[in-house]
Amino acid sequence: MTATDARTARPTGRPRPLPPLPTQAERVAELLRESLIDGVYPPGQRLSEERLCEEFGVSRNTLREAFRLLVRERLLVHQMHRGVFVGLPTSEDVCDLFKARRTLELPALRGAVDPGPDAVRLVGSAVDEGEAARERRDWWRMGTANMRFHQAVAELAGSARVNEFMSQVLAETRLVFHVMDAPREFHAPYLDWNRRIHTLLASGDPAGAAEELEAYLAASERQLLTAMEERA
Amino acid sequence: MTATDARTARPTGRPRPLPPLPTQAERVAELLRESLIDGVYPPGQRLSEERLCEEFGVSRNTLREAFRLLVRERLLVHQMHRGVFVGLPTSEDVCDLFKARRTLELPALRGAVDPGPDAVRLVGSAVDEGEAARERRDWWRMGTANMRFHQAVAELAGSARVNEFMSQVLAETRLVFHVMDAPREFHAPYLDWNRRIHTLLASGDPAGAAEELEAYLAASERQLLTAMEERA
DNA sequence: GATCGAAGTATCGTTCAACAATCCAACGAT
DNA sequence: ATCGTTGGATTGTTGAACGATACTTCGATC
Repeated sequence: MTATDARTARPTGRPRPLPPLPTQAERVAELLRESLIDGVYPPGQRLSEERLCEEFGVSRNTLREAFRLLVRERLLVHQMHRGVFVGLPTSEDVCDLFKARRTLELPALRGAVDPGPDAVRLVGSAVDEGEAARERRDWWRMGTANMRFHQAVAELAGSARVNEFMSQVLAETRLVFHVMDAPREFHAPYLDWNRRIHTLLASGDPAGAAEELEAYLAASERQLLTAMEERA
Repeated sequence: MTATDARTARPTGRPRPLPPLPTQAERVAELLRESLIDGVYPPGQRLSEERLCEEFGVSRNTLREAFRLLVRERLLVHQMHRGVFVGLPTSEDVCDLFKARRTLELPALRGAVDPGPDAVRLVGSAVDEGEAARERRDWWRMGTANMRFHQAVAELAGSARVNEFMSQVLAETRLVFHVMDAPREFHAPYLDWNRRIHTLLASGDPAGAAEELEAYLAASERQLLTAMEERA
């Protein structure tokens, strides 16, 4: 390993600015969460308490409170006396994640016989944003938009708790992309599927939309699984 | 208030024995979780750090790590500089919880066209246990069995993540019972419904089972809501 | 040369004590 | 009765300390 790995060696002086959230622990958790989703820390890597304390400018106790939150969200895993590591999803995890997504997204779509118009609009705007980002070749924004699309689908169920669970599932799914080191344009082909799903939904055909989504999920899962097995 | 409220005043000397779990914080969280589900602490009550530190025989930092976990599970709520309080679900929370349960339980049941036989057996054993407890008038065990029944239904989906989410939702639902101070035999009438659902499921009619469960959830939700509004 | 075992080191797990920030209740002035 | 003010209590956060555990390094033995 070279002297300065851009990821592991970040003793670069001043603490990062923390977003304005209630407590320090939550601020740190939020910042770490974003970094994990963005792939700043590669899956499987150990996160040193000492280093991150300095990086965020908080004490060990506070950092550990943040760790607890992210461990519960499965973005980090905790090993006794060894520390916390970035989650390293396996093929089994991928299967489980997609099972969860099917239970959440498909019924939400099927049950949207009389959805609130703003809920559907939220789905549509995610599709629009994705397509706009694709034209700009802004792959990062495109990935985010795709995530927002599925989040909006789950929100058709109208339950805050389901929304939160869905967002956790999606965050963990992002870890999978980093495991297989997917190119940023990975999601591009799926945008057309999103468009189709939204069109069916908006035209009052939730069953058809669900059918499309089912095919989408099957294809996406298969692609992820094969990509992961190639890498192993 | 009398001199010794069995709930609020528990400065009774020695720390409680802690179950054998990986870390202290998780042990404390597990113990607290059980206490909350059992209604040891009434909803809305503030949990003093100082007192619980002594009760569990751990330091404030460790206790706070446990708090974070339970706050994320919505069993506790956290108010800045005021402390943590036992969750106090509102009518809206009840609606949300039942929306979540519909999203989880109904598709799990409907999708159980070819369920693993052990998964179905788990549902059945929960029904048996509930009925046995009812005959014994063991209301506490009956409530637990009812919870296990719905957990087993959700497990038909076959996703560990869904299972965990479901168990959180059920734990929070238990808080609702304590809010309305439901009598322990509250669940008794629902056992017959459980039996019916399991019979339909075992006889290869998941759609019928789902229909029954839908009626069950509607009835249960309505009863809870009216009971809560009476109390307010 | 490989395997196994034994110090040594680094890191985590947990506690403790301290201080600042904030809330709350009691009090007094208008 | 309403509104500041004040003082006490509790939380938020830090820093240091020490035992416990895992990893590493280094020999010793086969």
